Amino acid sequence: MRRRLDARRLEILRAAGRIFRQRGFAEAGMREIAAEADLSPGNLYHYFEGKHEILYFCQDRALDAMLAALRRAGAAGGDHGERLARVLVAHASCILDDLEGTAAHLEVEGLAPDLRARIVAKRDRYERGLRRLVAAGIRSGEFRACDAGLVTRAMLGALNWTVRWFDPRGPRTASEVAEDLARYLVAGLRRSEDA
Amino acid sequence: MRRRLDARRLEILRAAGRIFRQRGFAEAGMREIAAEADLSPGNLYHYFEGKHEILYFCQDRALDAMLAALRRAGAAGGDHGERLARVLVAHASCILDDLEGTAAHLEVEGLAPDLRARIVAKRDRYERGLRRLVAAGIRSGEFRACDAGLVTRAMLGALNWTVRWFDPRGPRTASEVAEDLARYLVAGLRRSEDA
DNA sequence: GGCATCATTGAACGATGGTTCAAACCTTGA
DNA sequence: TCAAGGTTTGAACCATCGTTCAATGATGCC
Repeated sequence: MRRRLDARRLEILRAAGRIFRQRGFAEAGMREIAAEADLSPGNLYHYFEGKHEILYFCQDRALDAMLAALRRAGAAGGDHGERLARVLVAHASCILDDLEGTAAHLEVEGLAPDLRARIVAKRDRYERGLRRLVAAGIRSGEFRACDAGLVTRAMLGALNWTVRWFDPRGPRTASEVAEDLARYLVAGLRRSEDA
Repeated sequence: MRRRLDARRLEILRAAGRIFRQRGFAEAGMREIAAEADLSPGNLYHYFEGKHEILYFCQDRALDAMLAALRRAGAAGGDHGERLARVLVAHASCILDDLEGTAAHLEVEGLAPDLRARIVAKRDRYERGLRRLVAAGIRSGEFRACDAGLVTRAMLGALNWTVRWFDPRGPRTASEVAEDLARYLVAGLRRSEDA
């Protein structure tokens, strides 16, 4: 039964993501991941080749979700600012709601060269998509002239940094934070401001 | 001779910072740090109690530099926007120029509870200083109304994220990047824009 | 010059981490 | 019911890591 195996694999990835998120990749132990996923340490190797492969699939899954969100949010209507804001909100939600797999996508260093190359390529594709949106806004005159690459990376930094301080049990929900953040980040680009 | 000992300690901290930066705290080995600092592994323990203490002093040194930059840049003249921009540039320069010790100030998790408490307290003091500047700008009407804490953390994220992508051998110098970044981050706060 | 203090070394220790493996367990289909 | 193949286990292996330590080398003071 293929379904059962894939479902179990996903459970393990989510468990591993939770551990990676709170301990970091290097500090997380296979025994710890196994305990979180309710199986024995040795059994992990029935589902994955090793720790590096678990991290790889965590990151791959997270990037797929983000790329999908990028396509979805970018395709909908509105001016460049509105489209960009939707993408940023989607990105933040990906990280904050779906806490599990996503946080690990920051730790590219832990991968073997071949796996890392694939992740980096996919990540670059995502960043390029975002930058294109910024560049289009600049070209159209809606955004003020500036270095699109730099601004894109600044946005990504502000968004990814949220995993360091956001507390799901705090006073504000993830969506509120995501929307406020997006509003601020887009405002830095707009020529004139609107209420 | 006290001078000689302190100088050697600083050399070791800078070497350790370089290693932490490229490998991360958990991945960095004492043997590796020793090699980078040109001494034997065992000799490290003549200068520091252990790995956790090395990380502690790296972070402490970085935070001291940033707090000093905050005081200096905040005290000089100009409106809130200009003062804030100067602080942000100083922060980025601290990270990008002084590459060595600074990148490690992101890895608070690697510290023992007592040392971590001291670092976190100092880091919070820094963040509070920045937030006060943002809040003052909002109160004065120079910045638009928004959540000062959120915006402050967004700025810190954008700045700290630079260690992931900035390449000193790239086409742009650290100061250029720092200034562009600061301009964008402050623009998101200003009510109206100026040339 | 000789002594005391500091600096330095490299090998060794204990712990921990990722990984392997042979054996047991469970499920399934005939 | 029985065999077969997929699952699961927990102990053991091996490498590595932070750390210790006894011994050696350098340095400064009288």
